[in-house]
Amino acid sequence: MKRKAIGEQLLQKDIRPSFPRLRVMEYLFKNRNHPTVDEIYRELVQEMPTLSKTTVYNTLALFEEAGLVRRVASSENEARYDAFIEDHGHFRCESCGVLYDFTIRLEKAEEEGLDNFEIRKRDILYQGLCPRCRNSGIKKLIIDKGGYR
Amino acid sequence: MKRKAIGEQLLQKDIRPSFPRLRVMEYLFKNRNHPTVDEIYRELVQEMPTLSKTTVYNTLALFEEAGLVRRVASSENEARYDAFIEDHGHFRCESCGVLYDFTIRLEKAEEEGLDNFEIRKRDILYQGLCPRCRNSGIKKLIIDKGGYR
DNA sequence: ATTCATTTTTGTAACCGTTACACTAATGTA
DNA sequence: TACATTAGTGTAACGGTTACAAAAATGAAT
Repeated sequence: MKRKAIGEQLLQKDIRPSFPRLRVMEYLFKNRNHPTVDEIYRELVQEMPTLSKTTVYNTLALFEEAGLVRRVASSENEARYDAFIEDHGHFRCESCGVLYDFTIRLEKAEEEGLDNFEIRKRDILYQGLCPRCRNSGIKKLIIDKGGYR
Repeated sequence: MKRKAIGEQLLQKDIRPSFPRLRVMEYLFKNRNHPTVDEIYRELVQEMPTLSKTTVYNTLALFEEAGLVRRVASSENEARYDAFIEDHGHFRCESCGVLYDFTIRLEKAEEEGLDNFEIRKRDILYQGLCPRCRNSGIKKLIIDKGGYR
């Protein structure tokens, strides 16, 4: 998404497209790996030396309020953000911590007990081992048992 | 679940059933409302005046490690715990903050992109408005528009 | 352009949930 | 009873987040 298009998207939500805001949104579009506030800040401060981390917090809160961005549910204590609003699942590897996206169609999942609830968003978080860590885990087991060397 | 049964459950996992541990687990069984560490502590310290909050943290970490308890995914920064391990969904009301349980059958939800991943747990978190807050919200709107009074 | 009001950004300090750590208490074993 | 091990305690520190006041940038009106 081009910078100009991002600016227009912000204007539609009555958000003035200041440079920090444009860059935060652009960063989220380019880095789909659910960055933390600190990751966003450390990257952007390189080109905006006076950038304050508070600005990143404010901006993300503003975007989330406007529905442009989602804070993804995670079992960690640190917030992660995602510019992709459509419902999809996240898989967190318990070994390496990486957050993966996956596709999940919830229409067919039967829900009970939500009559009269107004559902605004759905977060799906799976946890376990990603393929890489799973393999290295197996190797490690073999080594520990004397299988290698 | 009786205290004795809880003790046996702990022993099965090689966890010595000390009094603080028994009481933390018992609290979780009796209070199915996904309490925070602070809520557990404030309740139990009344009967165990020397209880330390660190003990509550340690105990919950131990239980989670043993698979007896789950930390539920939430969009807040504060951890919440649940003694019910079977997969079920949580609904968080964005207005009052209450966390509700609901039933969801994920077997029928189609997943793509998780080949070779080892899934150990699934967290489902919906957010929106609970029936009560939804109603009071509607009333508020009517009042604001001059519908009442 | 200049002034003024409003919005945005900044930097610091405080907040709060959590963790590290060293010490004490309790428990199990010989 | 003595000793080793495990559990619990209290304090301090840590780290992500938020509050807040001051400074900078922007927009509107004259």
